[in-house]
Amino acid sequence: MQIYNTLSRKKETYIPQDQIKVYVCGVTPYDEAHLGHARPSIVWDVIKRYFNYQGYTVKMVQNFTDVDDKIIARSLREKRPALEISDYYSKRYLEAMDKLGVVRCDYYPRVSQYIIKIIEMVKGLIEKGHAYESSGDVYFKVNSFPTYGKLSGRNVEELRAGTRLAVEENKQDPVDFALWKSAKPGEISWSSPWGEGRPGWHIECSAMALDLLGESFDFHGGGLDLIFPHHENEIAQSEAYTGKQFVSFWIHNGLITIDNEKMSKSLGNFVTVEDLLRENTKEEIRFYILSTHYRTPLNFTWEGLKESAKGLKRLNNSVRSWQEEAKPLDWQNFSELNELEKRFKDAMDDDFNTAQALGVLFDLNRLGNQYLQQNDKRLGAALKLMHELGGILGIIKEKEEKAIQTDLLDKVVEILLELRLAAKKEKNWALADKIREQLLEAGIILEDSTSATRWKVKD
RNA sequence: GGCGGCAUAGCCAAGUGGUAAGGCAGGGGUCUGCAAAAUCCCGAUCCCCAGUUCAAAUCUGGGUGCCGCCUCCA
Repeated sequence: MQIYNTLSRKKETYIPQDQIKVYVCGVTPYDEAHLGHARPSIVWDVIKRYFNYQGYTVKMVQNFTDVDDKIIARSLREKRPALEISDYYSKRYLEAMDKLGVVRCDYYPRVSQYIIKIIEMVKGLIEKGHAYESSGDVYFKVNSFPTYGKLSGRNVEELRAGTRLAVEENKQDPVDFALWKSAKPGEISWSSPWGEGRPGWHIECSAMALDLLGESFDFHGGGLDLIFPHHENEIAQSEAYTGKQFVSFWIHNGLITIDNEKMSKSLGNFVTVEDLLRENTKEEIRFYILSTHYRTPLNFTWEGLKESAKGLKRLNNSVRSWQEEAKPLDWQNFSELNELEKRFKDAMDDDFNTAQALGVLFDLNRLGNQYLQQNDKRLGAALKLMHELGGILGIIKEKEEKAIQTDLLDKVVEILLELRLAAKKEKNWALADKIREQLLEAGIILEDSTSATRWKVKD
């Protein structure tokens, strides 16, 4: 399969390993999960499901950066322990992802649990001459790592010339970055060979990835905004430390804008996962996000989400009606369905092109509905295929969700349907229509077909 | 200033050399007592200019516009 690698800025061939190792940058838990977190989570959830579908296992790690400036700032402001805040928002994050149908990762390591390993790594980097201590801080010596800039396409000379780097007198070189920061009064800290302090940003991801996935692994993911400096620095630290290539494929998702503006708190255009879930199902949110290729910037609008939900509804409507007419049947025996499955895989094999894969699902949808109309036995096979492929994307409702439906309601509606059928036989259209209209008002939709009447509770 | 991305029908969105998937909206037909659902048909020459090529939305050069990163960020 072909996967775009930020490192080479082109698609490269990837041959899946039996166990695929993935590290995805997680969140700094200091506030509610938002749309910008939902995209990489959903994308990687789908990637994982797709590999599983192909028979591979995936070992996936996503970190919580639970020691961080923003958390400390909040902790000082609210006079609450930093780890209490990060613990709370970590849980909130996991809950939000659960509600989006994201399968949990294998590990969710936290900085606070990795202090010893981080210190070990920092020590190692100093010993190897890639880092130095300065007044309780430790910095990575960028000029000791010749290929610095290879991921982000940056040039150290130009970075140095740039005036935007904060001038810190402790640094030997303005491009150097902190591995360890000495503690300021009141901040959370740990003791280290360099005194009380805490890890700098970047080092935690290296330490945790190295520990859980080894010195080299397949994929490292995250938002495009992390390429520089975060991922660039991760490469420098890790490769300087191990002497081996850290990651084979760097995979970055495009960012989300809202009404064409960057999502940010100061602009007040922040959409949280909770906001989304208030009006939409998880399937609708996933479908919306997956309708755009993961590397393309996604401009979120509520109208767009609503529109796309209509498309998804067709898929789920079909599945519902197919289920009433057919039992699942292996699709492997039918060439038309094999063809569709192949097209789906081709799309996914080409840099996880979910947008194209969705197009295949709509073709399957049409085919299945034709089977339905023609009473074709292949309907059951189409149903099964739809479940399998839709299941990779997580957009097909697993079971009929009729939360408010009960046996009692079933019986009552059946009685009304019988009465209506009788009315129809007498060509008493007025009564038949009245029953239908009033049920609709009550939230029950009737759909007549030539043979029978289907009914469902309005979404 | 440096690095990078994007620009395809009314809207959303695939498509990296051979004459444009799919979805939403819209129009028409079939089915139906009607409605709904479903199904069939109808719509773009791909921001502009110049080049390369038998052939370009797809490659090259130059523009224009929007956006991101370079400071925290998924």
